[in-house]
Amino acid sequence: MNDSFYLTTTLPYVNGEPHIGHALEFIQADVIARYKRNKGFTTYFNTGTDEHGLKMYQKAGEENLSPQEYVDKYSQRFKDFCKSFSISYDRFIRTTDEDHIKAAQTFWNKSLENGDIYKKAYTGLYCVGCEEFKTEKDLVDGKCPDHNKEPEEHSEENYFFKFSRYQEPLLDLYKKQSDFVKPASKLQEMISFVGGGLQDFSISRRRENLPWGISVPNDPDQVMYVWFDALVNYVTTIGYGTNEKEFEKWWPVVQLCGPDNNRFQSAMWQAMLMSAGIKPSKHILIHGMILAEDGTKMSKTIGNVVSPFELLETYGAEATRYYLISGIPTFGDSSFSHDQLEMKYKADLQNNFGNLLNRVITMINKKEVDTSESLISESFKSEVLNLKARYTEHMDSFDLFEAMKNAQKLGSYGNVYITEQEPWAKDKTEEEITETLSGLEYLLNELIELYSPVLPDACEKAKSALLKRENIILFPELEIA
RNA sequence: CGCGGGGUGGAGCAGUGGUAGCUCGUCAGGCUCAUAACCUGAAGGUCAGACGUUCGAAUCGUCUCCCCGCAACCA
Repeated sequence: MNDSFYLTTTLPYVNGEPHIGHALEFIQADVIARYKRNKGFTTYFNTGTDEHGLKMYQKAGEENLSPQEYVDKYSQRFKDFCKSFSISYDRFIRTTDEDHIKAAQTFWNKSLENGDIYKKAYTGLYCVGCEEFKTEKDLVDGKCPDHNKEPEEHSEENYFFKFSRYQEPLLDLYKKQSDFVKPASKLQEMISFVGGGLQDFSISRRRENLPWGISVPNDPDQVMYVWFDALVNYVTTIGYGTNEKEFEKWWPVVQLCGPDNNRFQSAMWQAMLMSAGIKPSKHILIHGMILAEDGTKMSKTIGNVVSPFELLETYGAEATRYYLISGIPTFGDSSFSHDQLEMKYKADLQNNFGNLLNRVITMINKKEVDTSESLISESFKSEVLNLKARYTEHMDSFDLFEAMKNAQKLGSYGNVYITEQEPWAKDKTEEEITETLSGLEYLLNELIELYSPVLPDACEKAKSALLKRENIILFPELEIA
């Protein structure tokens, strides 16, 4: 039996601060990782930062930093984020890491040996000011908008990847594994994209144009184009090229990514893997896009972006985690809403869960009962286990949003049960009260388990409070300025 | 006709052929163990509009209107 589980996020490009979209992806991944660990899987959870490329080089210049200093600075911001939000990664990989650079070159060579990398002259419109090729779409009135200059026709030799060769194998992969990409609509997108025909794409740049990148093996004038190197991190991190045994243990991977990254992860990367003789990924999970409160896209230009660090300050890590998992559909777009966040916190965490915990602990203490699992009625127990099973089913298919609904239902069931049983009523016998409270204690322990991937901190406190029978305000009133 | 997503009670969302459902809010009642919490019940929707297919449509088809994304920062 294979009890290992390997999960990764996409590596964000470190040309700015972490934003809410990164938060969503990292937290989703963390919840899955914690869930799998709880279930007994040996889990490897990878995340990190993508740090090469021209943009990085230019941005560093703008801030008067060397490229390395620049990426160090922003990579650290992502690490800070992970720490603040309890992201339990096993490795935080940086594409500037030594082992990654080696692995990217090994991967390149493998693909080259397989005949999928070739050199070709590329002719295009080149803006001298930007020192980069422009496409028609980049231009305004035929001119580069940044330099107000017409780009020149320019030709250079670059390496290309034979993407076109993988059309059939990719379609085959999509056909054979209908849940390869989730949700199904995103798989459909790939089927029509790949089915429409594939063009080979350029995977290197001349070093003089792109000084910040990984060298192409045996060609000092060329560096790898950023994302070719970036994608390889998913195999680097588990020992590709350095530790085959370790690699075999973990591969294939379950990957999370944003909707705009579908092509890279589900098509190009899969073709690259085939080229290097590696099995495809296990799943590509595509989360939704978080929109601004008014339903439009968040954008730095408009200035309506929500910062996870602000949410941390206002609501704390656990409430934010809970909202991102339980308040918005796992695979669908949805607007960010402060009201919704506060509502979920209050209704689900303070009232449904925290209050239930507290009232049960109080009553156990007051009645001085000795609870025991053997006293619980079968019908009660099976109802609890039934809700747990539905939770598990959704978690196993990575639908965190649907899974959490069943945790909420379990809490409600506890609240209904306690009202129906009235353990405080004077005509209740000691046996009856003991049975009721044993059941509730059992339910709470299960509930804590279901919530623990999302609320690791609160659940640990809850567990200990229940064990020691100490009253506790698990979710205090939010102090909102 | 560029492509795609969407328009469901006050708000946010489920629901892809067979009596319209969930959370919040509102109203009424109950309970008192608890973080003014918890439980029960009620009101509230011609499922954007029109036509069509069907014994039967929110769900399928055609057309119309409206919102959003696909170009930039970016998950």
